[in-house]
Amino acid sequence: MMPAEAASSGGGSEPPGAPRERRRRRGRARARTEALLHTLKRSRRVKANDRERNRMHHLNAALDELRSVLPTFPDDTKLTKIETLRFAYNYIWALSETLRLAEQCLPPPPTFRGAAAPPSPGSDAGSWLSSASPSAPSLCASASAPSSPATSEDCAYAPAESLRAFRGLPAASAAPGASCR
DNA sequence: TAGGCCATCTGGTCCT
DNA sequence: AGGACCAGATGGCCTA
Repeated sequence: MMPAEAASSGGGSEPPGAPRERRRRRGRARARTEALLHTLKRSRRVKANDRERNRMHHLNAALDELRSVLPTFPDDTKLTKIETLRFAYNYIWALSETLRLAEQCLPPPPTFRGAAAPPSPGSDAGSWLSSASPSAPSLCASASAPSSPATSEDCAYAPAESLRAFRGLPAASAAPGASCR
């Protein structure tokens, strides 16, 4: 590559038109550096895009992992991202609530009859997921307090299929309003 | 066809 | 300086 100012050295007597030639060369050099800068920026952008794509793929993989540990629905139904997050939120809430109630109830008193009977299908276990019941949390998430995981406000997701997944939960958690005694 | 969901690109900001 | 993270824009695909 030729240095941009190579021809300008020497001073002395310049032939007529030399300044114009200098300007031309300087312009070409500038165009070259701009093109170089452009390709540099471009390649940085392409690399950044690549990293971003990768990042999102990892995020999606993590989301898939989360889906895989949630109670499954019919195989062909895939929770959307927002549904997965909301469901996970409520699932965790339900599990911790189950744990809490179980700890409350241990050891069971001799006359204990509380959580013995499983919820009748289609009634209790399903109904506590519905937002219609005031004391019943639903599968839809709320960003509010963890102690009240769901309200009807942002209840965007409470698929009927999900009810089945929760039917297996202990009656104590299936009916949050219920206590040990 | 409208609306929802998603992947990708992009520029800005923050962090190391 | 370069990478990670984020949010907005855009276009494609699918479904009611």
